[in-house]
Amino acid sequence: MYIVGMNDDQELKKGSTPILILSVLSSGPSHGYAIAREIQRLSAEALKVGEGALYPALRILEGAPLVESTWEIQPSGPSRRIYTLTEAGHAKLAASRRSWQRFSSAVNAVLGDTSGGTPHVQPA
Amino acid sequence: MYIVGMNDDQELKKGSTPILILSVLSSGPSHGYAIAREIQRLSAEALKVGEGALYPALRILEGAPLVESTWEIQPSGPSRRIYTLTEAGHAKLAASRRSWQRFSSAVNAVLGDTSGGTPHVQPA
DNA sequence: ACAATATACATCGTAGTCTTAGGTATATCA
DNA sequence: TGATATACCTAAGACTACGATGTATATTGT
Repeated sequence: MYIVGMNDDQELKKGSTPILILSVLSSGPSHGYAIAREIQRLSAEALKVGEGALYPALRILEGAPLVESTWEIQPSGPSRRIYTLTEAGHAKLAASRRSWQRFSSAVNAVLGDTSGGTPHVQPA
Repeated sequence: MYIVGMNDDQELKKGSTPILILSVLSSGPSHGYAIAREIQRLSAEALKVGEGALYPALRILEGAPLVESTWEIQPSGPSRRIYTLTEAGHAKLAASRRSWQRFSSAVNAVLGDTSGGTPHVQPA
């Protein structure tokens, strides 16, 4: 029922999960639990992808197929499913970065911020 | 079912509707239809709030109550419901701007963009 | 030995949000 | 008369996230 009065950190993050996952994987293969921790770390704890969003998203990404996975038994500790970006995944990440820049610039424009999101050329 | 392969302009915009509406209304009272057009205009057609999202959002904002409305009969054309920001709406907008900056900076950080969202001081 | 914590996977129910499509009505223009 | 623009509103369906729960392994503390 919308809940405007809530902390909108949670509202705003909707739809960002796939691009965050793909971006972490662009640094190299990883597994679900580590991906979630890396997103938290890189964002200085500002973003947190819960497991109820993470694992479904990974399965959809694998069906796309933007990532591939292998099940790896560890010598110590629970087994892991290691995800690797496919070529399509790399392409999708590049496109999603552009979408994000367009989107954030557009929101900044409506909010009255003329600096325009992610500047590629620094003004004098 | 998630649909990662889709145009993610649509995925990313989720959750941003209330802040966009509040921001437009901070320039002065307006009505639903005009608010939607203004969001499109300010974003250079990058953002479009459909009526099926707009009117429910306005009703929730009014229930908060972050906006107030009056029904105004026009001398020509259909009547309009004019929305005005309340004091709570102004405060909420300020808080939402800060949330948006934190969120966009965090996403940029995960995406490997070190410029950090909305710079307030331009580098030399 | 037992409990607590951390790692690591996965699924379900619930709730919230958007899109698409439809409906009502007024006014202008061809 | 019909098309277009304005202006409101709602409903059905799809999508996404959150919180809780469950399984299992290994380490650490008491």
